[in-house]
Amino acid sequence: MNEMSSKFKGNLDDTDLFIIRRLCEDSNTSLAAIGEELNVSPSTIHKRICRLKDGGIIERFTILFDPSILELNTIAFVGIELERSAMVGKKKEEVINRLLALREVLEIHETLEPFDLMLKLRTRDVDLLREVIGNISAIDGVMATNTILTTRKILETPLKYDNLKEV
Amino acid sequence: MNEMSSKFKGNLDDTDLFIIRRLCEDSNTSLAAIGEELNVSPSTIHKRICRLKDGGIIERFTILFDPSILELNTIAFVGIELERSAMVGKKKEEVINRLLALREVLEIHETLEPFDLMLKLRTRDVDLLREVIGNISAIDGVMATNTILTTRKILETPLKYDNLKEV
DNA sequence: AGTGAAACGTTCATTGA
DNA sequence: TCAATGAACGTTTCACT
Repeated sequence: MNEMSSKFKGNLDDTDLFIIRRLCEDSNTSLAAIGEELNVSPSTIHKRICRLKDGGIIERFTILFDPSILELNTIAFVGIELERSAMVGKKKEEVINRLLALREVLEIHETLEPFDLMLKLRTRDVDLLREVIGNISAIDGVMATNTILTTRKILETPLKYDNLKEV
Repeated sequence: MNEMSSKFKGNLDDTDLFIIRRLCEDSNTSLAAIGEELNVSPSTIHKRICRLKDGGIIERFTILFDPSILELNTIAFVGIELERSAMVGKKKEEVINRLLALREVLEIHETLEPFDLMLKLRTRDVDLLREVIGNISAIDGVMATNTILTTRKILETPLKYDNLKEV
């Protein structure tokens, strides 16, 4: 993102990666416990974590909760074709801003084909999904929408951190 | 998922929802600070959180980190058409198990059309993407794959918790 | 990067509503 | 049954080495 974080990225060593992995698994792990695994003192872990936070590598401490409590159990992917005039520049940014403002829109990606944008949506039910898609269709610059409705979620994970170093 | 958690779900009150929201924003918020906002004691918050964990509502405490450190910057959606014989039953489960085993596969959803399954993948680059899609195509029961390659990520969030009650 | 001490947070047995 | 209290214990933080 910013210059600092990208400069930082190259400098992540195995200790940093181990700390990140450990905190992903359980962010309540104490500094002492992490330090023990790495044979360093808690204060070293503490300083590393501060650096990772300041550098934007660790965004925040959070929890994972059962998404069904939100009662947003309908997931759909929506491909959007834009009008010619909205394929670049300010009009495109306006379309994107309108999409960003929608609570139901969880992901927005640019793609090349067969759509111009690909969205992921979560709504309470198909009726509300239809309504949201109606609103999206009405956005100036949107030519067509193409909905792929999902019927069963088998796997949905934001990131797999298997690639983070073991020690 | 299990009986206990679904029984629990109906019983979430505003206090629970507020706690979940607060922990989503910052899971290092102290019990005392949350309690102050709700005018209850830290031990009450503590017990609530224990209950939420036991009931499976809170899955775990974790961190969000910058995904670019994994160097998995290529995102693609892949629609899969299954062979007739793999549309139901054991063969379908086998296909799904093979997909679940792939590190690059972050999401798997059943859909009705135009595909049978919809995947979300993350790989280091397009060459590796091609390789993974090759492996997927080779799975017994997979008839065809249809890749939507993304070129820019604009928004990617697992869940928006705007719906969780304020107090 | 480590030490040690003070500040702070969590946990739990007990008590009361 | 549920919440508060308060003390014991563990964790974080930071100035100093």
